[in-house]
Amino acid sequence: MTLSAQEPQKSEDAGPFDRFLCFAAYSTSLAFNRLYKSVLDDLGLTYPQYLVIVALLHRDRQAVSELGDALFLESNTLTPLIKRLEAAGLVTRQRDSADERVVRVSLTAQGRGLADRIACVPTDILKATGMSIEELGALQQGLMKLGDNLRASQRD
Amino acid sequence: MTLSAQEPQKSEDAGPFDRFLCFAAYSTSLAFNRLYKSVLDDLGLTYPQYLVIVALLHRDRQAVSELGDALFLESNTLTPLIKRLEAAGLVTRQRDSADERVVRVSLTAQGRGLADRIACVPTDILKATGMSIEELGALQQGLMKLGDNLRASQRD
DNA sequence: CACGATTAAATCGTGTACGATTTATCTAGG
DNA sequence: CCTAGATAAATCGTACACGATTTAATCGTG
Repeated sequence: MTLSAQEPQKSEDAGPFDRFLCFAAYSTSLAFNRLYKSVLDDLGLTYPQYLVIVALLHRDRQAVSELGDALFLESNTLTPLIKRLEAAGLVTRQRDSADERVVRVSLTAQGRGLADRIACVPTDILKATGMSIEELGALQQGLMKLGDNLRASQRD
Repeated sequence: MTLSAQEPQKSEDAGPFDRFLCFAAYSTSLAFNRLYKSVLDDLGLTYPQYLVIVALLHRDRQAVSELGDALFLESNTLTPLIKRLEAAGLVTRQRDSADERVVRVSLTAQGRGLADRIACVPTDILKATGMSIEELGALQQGLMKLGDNLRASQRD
């Protein structure tokens, strides 16, 4: 490997990780995260916070565990994240009266107001990928299948 | 979407994120991370620490910035990570005498001793993917290209 | 030689992630 | 009805990840 500190590497010279799909997933996820950060900064959201808002726009009053199933996260990550959304005035949290163990998360008017500004986010990201819809679709299919398999193998 | 809290969702019913490649990358990266955690726990390494060790096994005495180019990370992330590796006795850090700004990271004998145990890690992971080499290769190609594009769009 | 600009690490603050544990609530079997 | 187990959130400690800043060393140009 002949990495130069000045010129960031390209795939053609990707160092000792060429063989590792895992590294590809890892570094692409980092790149997405950084890109989202620049797009979402205007909204004052992080990427996981954005995902929670999108989930609630799709269906409101979800339990923490339901959000966790959708995002593949658990309460140890979600609870503080949701509390920050609450502090920002975007959601409210309240115990379910039918089952006091459950905390349901609802969008405030202000939170629902993000819908329009959120709508254009995927388009912005799409441009940055520089790839065709077909390529992206194939990648997504493969990744979802891979993710499912990894999570399944984790469980046993 | 009809998510049940009891049964984790599959791709066929992936909630409101079906359309989002970014979410696929994000959640697959999380799944990889969790899987690696269970494999690497025996070695006492995290996944990013493992990547640093692999990079140093490939070429020793790399500068922090060179490791950063290989891993797409910067000193704010790498410095504390490398200090933890140093505290674990796996690497040493020393200023480059030719350029005192540069810190070079070297494997200790103990660090190099991980090579054998690290060698079998990719095989373990491969099994968990449940996918063919061809599929994985295609995914990796696509992801590296995507990652390159995202990083390029980030720079301007 | 000087000195402003650049570069390499380090530092700091915030926000995920996650294993492990804790607390509160609910449910079933006796 | 009452308690053992299960379940949902929350809490705690550790480790990334990153924007912004700081410190120290080097370089470039006059």
